[in-house]
Amino acid sequence: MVVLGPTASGKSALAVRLAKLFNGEVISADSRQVYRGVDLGSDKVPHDRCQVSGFRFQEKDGCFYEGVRHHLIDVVSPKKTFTVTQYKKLAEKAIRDIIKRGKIPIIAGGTGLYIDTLINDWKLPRVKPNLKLREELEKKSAEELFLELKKLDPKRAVGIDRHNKRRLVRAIEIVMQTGKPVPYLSLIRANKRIVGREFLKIGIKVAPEELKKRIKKRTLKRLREGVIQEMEGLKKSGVSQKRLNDISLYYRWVGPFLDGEMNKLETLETIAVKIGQYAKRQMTWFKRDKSINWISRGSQADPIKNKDTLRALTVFNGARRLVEKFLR
RNA sequence: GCGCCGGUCGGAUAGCGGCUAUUCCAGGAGACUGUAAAUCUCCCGCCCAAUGGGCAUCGUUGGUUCGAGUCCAACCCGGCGCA
Repeated sequence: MVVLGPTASGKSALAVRLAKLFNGEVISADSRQVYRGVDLGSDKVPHDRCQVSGFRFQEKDGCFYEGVRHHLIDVVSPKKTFTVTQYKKLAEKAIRDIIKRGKIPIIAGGTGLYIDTLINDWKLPRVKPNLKLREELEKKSAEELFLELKKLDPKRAVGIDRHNKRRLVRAIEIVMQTGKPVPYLSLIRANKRIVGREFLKIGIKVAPEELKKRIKKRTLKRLREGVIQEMEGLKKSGVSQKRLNDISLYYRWVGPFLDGEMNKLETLETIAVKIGQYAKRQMTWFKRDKSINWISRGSQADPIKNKDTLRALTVFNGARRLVEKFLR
């Protein structure tokens, strides 16, 4: 099962609910919750007992929240960069393990790229990030990069966004390392290796105004719980401010407040706005996927109890059938 | 009451008398091939027979001028100073 939706839509709660209902375990699909110590900063579920092995990018037991095991949380230090490919590898492993134990894997998260890469088994080019090369290329203008790519890999240059330096750099990085053009990705392919069966995708949809309200409320909560202190702690442990800014919108937008440029209210509002914009980008990604079963959430806290959503019933009947198939 | 400064898009801001009124934020739509809470694109006064075209608009009213957001006058509103 896959539970997705914008931030603050209630994915985590639903995932736990489903896990209890169907004897499942949760696999987080969140690019920020993988970092140790970034708890409030990534709106991580309050987890106790996180068992992390000594290996980088390896986890043993996962984390527990309300007695449900969660995977792909706290798997790496925030000092390290973590990427989709690493995510895919670890998540695949977790899924296999869960199934082996006769349980249901429930993928829950808001990072659309991670979810799609995992469940469609996208074969991304096996070229590791080359930080030095990237730093060099970053110095050039988008136009220069585009011309360079055009020379190295004319085919890739055709469809690429010529203003997007990050993509241009990556494309150049691939050709330079493989000497071959960037392979064309066949987009829709079921992941036979992991499961070889269908995924039930459940999306939580929240009315824009309602979502904004929820985000603001949660932002206030995080500030009160001490995101700032959490950030300062990470800084003391050696994570650079630049890195922290990149990891969490909370960390980034608390800066002007600490510098005395913003008061508390302005800070709260700014962060809520930035997270709201992020939520919209998430929805832009999800909207393309027509196979998602959307359930809309009203103001009720628990979508399962929301008898208003006939849709939900259909979806959950589907879920039940899927579970039965798994158990057979 | 007097003096000074100012009034330009939802907010902030630029705008030597001339060509398409600038930029930032907010808002909307979208892209996404190992950084994805990232990165990038387009729209954002009104209307239409919409790869284009029409009509507005810079507090208000008048004036100067071939031509005014820009100059002048009066008035309205806001800020500061003096009473």
